[in-house]
Amino acid sequence: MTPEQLSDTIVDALTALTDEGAVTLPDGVPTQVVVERPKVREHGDYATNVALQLAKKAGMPPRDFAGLLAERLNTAEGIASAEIAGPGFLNIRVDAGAQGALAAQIVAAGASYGSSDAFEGEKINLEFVSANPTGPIHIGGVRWAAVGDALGRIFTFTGAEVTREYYFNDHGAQIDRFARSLLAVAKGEPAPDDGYGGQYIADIAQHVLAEKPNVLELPDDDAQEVFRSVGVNLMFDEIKKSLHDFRVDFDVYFHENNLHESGAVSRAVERLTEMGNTYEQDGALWLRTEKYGDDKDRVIIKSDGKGAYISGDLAYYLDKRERGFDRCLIMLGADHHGYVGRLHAMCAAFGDTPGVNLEVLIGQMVNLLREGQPLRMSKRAGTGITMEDLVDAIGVDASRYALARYTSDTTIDIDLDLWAKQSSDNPVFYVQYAHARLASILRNAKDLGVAADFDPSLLSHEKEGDLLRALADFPRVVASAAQLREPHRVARYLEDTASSFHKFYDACRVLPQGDEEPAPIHAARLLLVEATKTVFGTGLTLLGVSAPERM
RNA sequence: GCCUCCGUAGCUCAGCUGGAUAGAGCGACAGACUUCUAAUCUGUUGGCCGCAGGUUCGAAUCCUGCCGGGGGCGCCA
Repeated sequence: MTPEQLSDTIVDALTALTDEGAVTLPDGVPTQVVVERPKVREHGDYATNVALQLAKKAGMPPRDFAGLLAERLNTAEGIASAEIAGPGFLNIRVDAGAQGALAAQIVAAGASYGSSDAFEGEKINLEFVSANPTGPIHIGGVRWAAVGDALGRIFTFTGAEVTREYYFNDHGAQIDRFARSLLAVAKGEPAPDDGYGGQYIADIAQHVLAEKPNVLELPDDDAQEVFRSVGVNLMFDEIKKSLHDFRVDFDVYFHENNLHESGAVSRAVERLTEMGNTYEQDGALWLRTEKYGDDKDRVIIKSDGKGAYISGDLAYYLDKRERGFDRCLIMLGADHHGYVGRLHAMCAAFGDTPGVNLEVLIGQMVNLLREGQPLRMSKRAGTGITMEDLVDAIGVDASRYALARYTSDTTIDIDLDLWAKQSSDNPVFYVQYAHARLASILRNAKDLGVAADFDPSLLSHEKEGDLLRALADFPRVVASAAQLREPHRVARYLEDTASSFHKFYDACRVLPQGDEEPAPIHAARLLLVEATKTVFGTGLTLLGVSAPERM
């Protein structure tokens, strides 16, 4: 029995009550009701506030409504008892057999337990990281690498067709600065004032010189162009490799340059003009974003004839829509939040619906702490902290988990000393240890040859019930993580469930001890262990964190 | 000045979109190892949910205004 199934049972009971005429619901019977796991044990296995919600509409006191419903539920299949509490809550206890049967269902479903078709038929474009190829990936981008990739896995698990996309800004002034910086260092000159510093610039310049030994004999403009094209490609490769090592692989690496070269920008501008959303002023072309909720109108073609930064995004958005994506999600750092209004307005200017066709997710900043002090500089990058700094300090698993376990709208401080620890203070180890412990039990069971017969009603211990209800929650946790775009819910769920498992392990012996003969209870618990391991394996995979068999 | 995110236990944070006595972990203190992995478990300690109003049967959660902190407000990218 999962909360969803219980919700269905309650809906059936409500339907029966209205059919009989015992209650009248002007708006009809809801398709699902809120079922929650109460914090207090005395409140039963599950509780619902449906009587409180519907009593007013039905025109009767909440407790009377709850009473009628309780009477119905008490005879429903799988329910041991339903009683009225407080102002009109219904506290429900589930039949042990109905609850225990879930263990077998999970094992039968295997890795698909928790999946759904909630996003069936949705083509979702997830754009994240999209760091400029002018240096290593900074820490802000890494947050999205972890969160965005996890979200992608969760969307796929809930039935969506997901494309992960990385937008390379390989066009414009920043790239020019990058190229000038490379050229300067190659010539032994100091970096330009507005250029890039850091060891990696020198490294890349060396690579370019090795590949093109005569490059410095060319005129400066031509030499800079060589440094630009070769340097950017080296940076691309390095970024892709870093992400791959972080277990994030993009389906599409989209180059901004293509938009300008293919005339996509002009087409996007034409389209907006046709829709009456542009005008000329002061020699520049403006987009009427204020009309669609932005603070003011924005320049899209500057008076020098060049496209403003947003022109690339206009064309890029149109391109995504033309490729058939109904939902385009873009994940940006908090330092870009001022850009959201513009993007939404742009979306509306194309005749689309902001928030539906285009959704912008904002992630707050990430700070790394060592011995309580914030890290400010990366040796290699010269400025800021990079993905490698994080991964070198705590590894990929801890990095991904640490970044994915918080809501994106809070600033996070990652204490490197804590996340490097191999102890229970470190949440990722707590969760991974649960998985390893489960694996260990199953290994020992194989040696002992415990039978696979299963009587679900034997799983009647308090800790078994707690664990089963935790496992039953998994599908709706995944569903809400997808719906709210909040992968951290999966991480927190795993931590809670690990706690339930460890308590079960402490209270309930799974395998026969010493010369003890294997009994049905051992088989039942072993199935529960296998079901639990399945959920941990799936949950960790959704976060892109490994599920170790031994630790 | 305007926009935006945050403010919950000593610390780090949850709080299932309005429900019952606000929860975890860490820390501190006291316990449990002839263990199926003690990287675990049990107990104790600890809260004007930033402040003040409002909405209603009911608010940490929704609305308004303050206070404090982070991040933004270019014909830069």
